[in-house]
Amino acid sequence: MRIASVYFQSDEVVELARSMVGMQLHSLINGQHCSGFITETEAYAGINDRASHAFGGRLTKRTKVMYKAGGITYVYLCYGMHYLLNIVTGSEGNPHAVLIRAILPLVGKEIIQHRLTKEKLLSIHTDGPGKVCKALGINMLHNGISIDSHEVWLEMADKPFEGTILSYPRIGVHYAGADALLPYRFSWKET
DNA sequence: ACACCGATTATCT
DNA sequence: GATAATCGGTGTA
Repeated sequence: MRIASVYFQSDEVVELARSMVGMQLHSLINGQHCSGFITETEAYAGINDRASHAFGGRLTKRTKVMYKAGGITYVYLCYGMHYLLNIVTGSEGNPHAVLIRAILPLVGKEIIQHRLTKEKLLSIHTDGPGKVCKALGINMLHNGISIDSHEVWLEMADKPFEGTILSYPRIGVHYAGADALLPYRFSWKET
């Protein structure tokens, strides 16, 4: 069952991030359909969050997509070589986003294996936001597209998933001062 | 097991 | 000129 873009137009970005663990992330790129079970997300809470690209209301060519109404993608290049995928959330003008950090491949495992390793054995858990984009074939061409599209979308799992969700501080945001300690990362734990 | 480092570019100072 | 929401390889243990 697909999740409609309007679902992400709430300003409760932290709760949205938690709710996205266990959803399925799908891509249909170059005719190749892949998906994965989302196991890790992070909330970036708008202009008051020092870790967010939109902190202080920063509005650049890169960040402007975050200010649109929720339910679209925000893809950007990190460390000059990795694409990172976020789902923009919140009402228009509120630049919230949820970073998708890790998935378990479901559909198109062979395609994902090829994209990630060009032959070597695929690790079970696609962990790390750069690898998520690489696995699903996502790049800057997929920035700012609606999750109501047929390129990138989210689905609810058929059945409730096993396990629990734990929260932790976010990764790689040491520059954010006290905000680096906020428990805005959500991770699925098998039981 | 863990520490270090190079790759590579948009963005900001 | 420095930094960054990272990753994979290499080195030491």
